[in-house]
Amino acid sequence: MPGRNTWVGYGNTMGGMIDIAWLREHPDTLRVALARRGLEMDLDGLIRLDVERRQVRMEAEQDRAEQKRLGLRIRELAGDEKASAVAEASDLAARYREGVAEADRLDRRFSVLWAQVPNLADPSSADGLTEEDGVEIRRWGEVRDFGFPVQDHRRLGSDLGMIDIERAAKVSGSRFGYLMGPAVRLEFALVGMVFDRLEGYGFTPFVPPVLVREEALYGTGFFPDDSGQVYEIPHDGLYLVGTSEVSLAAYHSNEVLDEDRLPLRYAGFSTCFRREAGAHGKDTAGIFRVHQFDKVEMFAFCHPEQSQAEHERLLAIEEEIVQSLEIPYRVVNIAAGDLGASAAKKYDIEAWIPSQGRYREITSCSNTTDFQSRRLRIRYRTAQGNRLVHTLNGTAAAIGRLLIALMENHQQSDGSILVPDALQSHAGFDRIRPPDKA
RNA sequence: GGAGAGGUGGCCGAGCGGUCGAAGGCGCUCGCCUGCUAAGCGAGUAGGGAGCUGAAACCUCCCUCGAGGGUUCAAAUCCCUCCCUCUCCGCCA
Repeated sequence: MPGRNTWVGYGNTMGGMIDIAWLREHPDTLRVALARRGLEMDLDGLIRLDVERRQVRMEAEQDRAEQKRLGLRIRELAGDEKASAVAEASDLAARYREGVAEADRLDRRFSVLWAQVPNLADPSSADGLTEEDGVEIRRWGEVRDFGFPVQDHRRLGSDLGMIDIERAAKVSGSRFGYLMGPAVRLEFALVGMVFDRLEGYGFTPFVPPVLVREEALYGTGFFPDDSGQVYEIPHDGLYLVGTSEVSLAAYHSNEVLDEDRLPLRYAGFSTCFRREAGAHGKDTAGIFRVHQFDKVEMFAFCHPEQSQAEHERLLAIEEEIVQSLEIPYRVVNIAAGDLGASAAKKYDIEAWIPSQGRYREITSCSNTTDFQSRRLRIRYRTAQGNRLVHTLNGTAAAIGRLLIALMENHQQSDGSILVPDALQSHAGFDRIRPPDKA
């Protein structure tokens, strides 16, 4: 077993995003990259701080070297000679301690700032700062001409005995739902179908922990920026993951992987927990935006030169899954300024939601390049030394939103819902009928 | 929850105050040898940071023997706190 995760976080010279050498050598490139994301930072100040912390540490280390040289001679000395040597060594030791303490302080200051710097946006990610700036790159499927008044998933869910929001509010508050009856069978059918497919593509299925330590969240880039979205269990110092991306990425933290075993492809099924802070009044109906949902997530560790291809591959798998469910969708290249901290490039699949008359996000697929692997220290071995891997993640099946898309797109005039072919054998039924008409 | 035992390099495993970043073994790499194979022989083989460099290599220094503190001129070795693993008992989905 590899050693425990010893993420160093604050005070760690590696705790930032991109290679620190980038800051030193290409500050202007970094400045431009930040501007693409609509960010401004005091890079000159950061560079000065970087120079200072290295200088201070170097001087302290020189004291330390001197002290060690002297210490080695001490045991050969005696009497006054020994006493004065001990005194001098003691003095050097004290100076060293002070110097290191100062260097640590500077490192912490540096790292706090550095940890806030997001990944560089890929040149091919869309320009712009907001959700609206995302560029649609293709559409698939035909939006049905229903010919009858469409019901939203909430109405369908309650009519068909699949979703209960009211009682969830009684028990847990807003933004929760009970899935029941056919919805549960559909969930497990989806999970089964998706795992079948993913195993065929070389993914190993996982059920990862959903409670993780702080290190895993810093390592994946959810901390410090998105800490407000994360549920905390203060008593135990643990956090509930918003996606199994967190526990899958951290799975290999502090490890050196064999180059010829790359890429490693994992698929995690887990419940996901999100506080949805700041989303007041947004998507309040039904289970579109809830605090808890289940999801199958793809995750890949790959060679840096392969990550762009891997990204396209993940997207293709996502599309294939949505296509097999016969849900019309479009693919959006997310704007640079709308990317999370960790992503260099991100594609969303948006499914057509008939009741809303628009496309809504049901999957998200990111290339996080070496942002997470640097923080989590995940490398691969080469003849020239160890290099950082690239990591990617993509939604294979976000159950709640997929259920919405399935229910609404496949609803019939009699109030029933047709189950797509691809799901029937897993579900064990081909249509969901209202209880009274069953 | 109670009682014990432990955490050392890719792995196993010694060391228990000073040339120990670490014996020995396994594995791996390179070379030699053996008409194949097996065996044998020799050498090398942890990670990170800083300095040097146009950039590397080399070289020098510092840090890391689960993590963080402490004692000491000096700590893998002594002390404290925490984390983790294992065994037994209890409880339990």
